[in-house]
Amino acid sequence: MTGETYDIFQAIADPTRRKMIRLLAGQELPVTVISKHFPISRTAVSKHLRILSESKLVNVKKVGRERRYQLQPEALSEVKEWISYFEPFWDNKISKLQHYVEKEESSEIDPPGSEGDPGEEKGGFPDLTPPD
Amino acid sequence: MTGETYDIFQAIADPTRRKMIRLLAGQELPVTVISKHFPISRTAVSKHLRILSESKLVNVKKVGRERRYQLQPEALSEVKEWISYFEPFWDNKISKLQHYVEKEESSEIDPPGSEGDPGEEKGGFPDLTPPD
DNA sequence: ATGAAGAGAAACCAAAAGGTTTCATATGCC
DNA sequence: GGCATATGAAACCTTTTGGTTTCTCTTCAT
Repeated sequence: MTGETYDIFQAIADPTRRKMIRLLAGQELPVTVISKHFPISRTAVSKHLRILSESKLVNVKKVGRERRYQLQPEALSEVKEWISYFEPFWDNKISKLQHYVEKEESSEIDPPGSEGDPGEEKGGFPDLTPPD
Repeated sequence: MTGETYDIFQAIADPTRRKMIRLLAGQELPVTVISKHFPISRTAVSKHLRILSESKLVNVKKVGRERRYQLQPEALSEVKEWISYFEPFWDNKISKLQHYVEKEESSEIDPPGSEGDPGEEKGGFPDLTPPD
């Protein structure tokens, strides 16, 4: 009843689907029109759209006999958040700014500059068993 | 001579690789140790690491007979930037803040709120042919 | 009502992905 | 030298993925 789901990281892994997402930014389009932009069959496009739909990246709206696909970019926040976990570990100046602007909680992350010489960790590694 | 490359979106599509990335955040580890954290063979881990390496997400440092793998999270900026293209289209409050904080150029994007009734675009769609 | 247009479902296929086991090579240690 | 450790390469296998063609179902227009 809940409907299928599809991992969003996998959803955006395919270049064709990324192009579709771009195409749908700001405009909602029916399948036939979308497929005009790609060198593959309409059916193939339809399957990609189903995957995007199952990953909550797009929304379908029935209008007459057509189905208008609409981007739901909020679904990307999962990816964005996943990435933001690593921002404290990189040196891009922008990311440092964001670190202060956008983070409320700075817990659970080893901030860079606090590594206790990673040279000799042979015996006991922190078994992070990370959430993802 | 340039070495193989691997699409970073595909690199992070695999859950096992995402866990590896998490594991390598803040610490550099050799293959054998990394493989202790996964229910797959060391060789399989090695192949994942090669993919991460080819997508510039990790760096290898030879130390004696071991290869220490080190995270290079900057590679994620490509993904981050790709996502940021869509932030003007969603309503998350944080993203709006970022829109001002992080963008130098706000060109080439239809800001949300400027849609001219998407109901009747039947004839001429802007052929975006987007960069990705 | 009848035919054309829009779209998903089914069945099928080739290639890519993720794993495994086995083999080869380099380095460390006595 | 000779053996154990660390790791990648090769060959191989199975499942997933992206695509196709064909078929069916709706809905619009005449």
